[in-house]
Amino acid sequence: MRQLKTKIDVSHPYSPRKTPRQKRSLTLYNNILSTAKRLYEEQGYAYVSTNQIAEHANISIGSLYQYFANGESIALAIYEEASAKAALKMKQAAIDIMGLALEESAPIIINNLIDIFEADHFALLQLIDEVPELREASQPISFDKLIHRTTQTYLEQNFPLADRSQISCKVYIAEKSVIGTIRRYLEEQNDEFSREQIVREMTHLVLSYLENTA
Amino acid sequence: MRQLKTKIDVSHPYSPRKTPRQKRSLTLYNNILSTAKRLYEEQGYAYVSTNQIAEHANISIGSLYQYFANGESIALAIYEEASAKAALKMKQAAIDIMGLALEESAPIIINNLIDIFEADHFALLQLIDEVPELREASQPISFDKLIHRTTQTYLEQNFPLADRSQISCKVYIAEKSVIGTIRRYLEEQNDEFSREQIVREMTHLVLSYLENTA
DNA sequence: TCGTATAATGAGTTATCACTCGCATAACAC
DNA sequence: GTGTTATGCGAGTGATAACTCATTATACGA
Repeated sequence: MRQLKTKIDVSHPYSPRKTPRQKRSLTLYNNILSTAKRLYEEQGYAYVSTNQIAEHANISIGSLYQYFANGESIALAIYEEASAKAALKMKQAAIDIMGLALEESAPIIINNLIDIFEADHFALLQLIDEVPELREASQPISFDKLIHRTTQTYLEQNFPLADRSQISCKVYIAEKSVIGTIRRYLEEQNDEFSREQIVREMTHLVLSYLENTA
Repeated sequence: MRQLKTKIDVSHPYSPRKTPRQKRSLTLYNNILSTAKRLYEEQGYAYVSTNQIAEHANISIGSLYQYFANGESIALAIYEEASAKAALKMKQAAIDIMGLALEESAPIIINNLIDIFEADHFALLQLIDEVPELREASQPISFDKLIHRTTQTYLEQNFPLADRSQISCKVYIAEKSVIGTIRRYLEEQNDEFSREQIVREMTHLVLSYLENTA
């Protein structure tokens, strides 16, 4: 059995001590993040200590605490970085599909989502489940929320006549279905079905659901 | 920041030391499980120590280790119990819908799934994400697998002429969509949409997807 | 009533955790 | 070069974790 982390109250839980100003310190900072991410991925967040991160990154434990107030803020930084990258890709995709019909845009969006989640599966999907503190702290930057807003806007434009609140519920269902499926698909490394097949079927799912109403 | 659990290798990781033989020991055993579950739920698995469980259950730490080889086996026991209960309900539901058409059976099954997950949301949905070791250990008793087999059988009977491998993929998509949506719906305690609305829409989603093919 | 199997105890051991702080080193501005 | 600021270090502190084991208490069959 592992030993276990104990809550300690800190006045400014997530504010970094210092911000890197010189090149070497930025290197160190990124070194911490990438090492931590690798270790979290390999062993699970709950098993990785700050001492261990410092050791594997070949830096001193004191240096680590110069840039991170505590262990959670490392996890938060990893999540924020991945989230920002994902948001950027998502916004680009939203622009790309403007004006396209749902039949065309759906597979593009689905493919895009798979790409995004696949690129940083761990940070975007797993980390948030493994770090209870992250759930609260990550609310404002949640990638999910961005997806929701984007989808909502798109569908309101494509089905302008339908009832608002009904659309809202349908968006909710379609969105959770797609993301939930992608999530599990990536998580279990399913090799029974090809990616193309999954995209095709998910497109079909969403289209038959939405068209059947509008 | 909390202190953190450290891996310690144990020869027989999940075998209990003793099985309760007298009434009082069974009480104690259940006391441990229910206390642990409550604490895990309140604080998150990673923050709950075995010492703390013993303290809150008003028993000695030594007693705890008479029935559980280590902390993980407590989590496993909680999961197993919830999983068994869920499986029972699911099997009953499978019998109830035998012979019914998909239009009628879909809402019943969906309602049933919500009931099951709602009744023991923490043990069935969260615990497994918070305890990395559980993922492996729980494979054989996975509730998901049972759902999959049940659904697969049902749909093969209802669409006997369709291509097997295509059915298989459709089952996969429909199933992940439904479970993924229920999961998030329960997780975020959504109060924007009523349960009835969600059930209705999810039924619609599944039906329009599957009928559109058969 | 007594002997034995079962159950319950909790102080103690060893290990590791998160995090600090005084000091050494390197970069930079002039 | 020199003073200043930023960076990096790591032994050390105090807390707490997992888990043991010698001991005591309880239940139960005869």
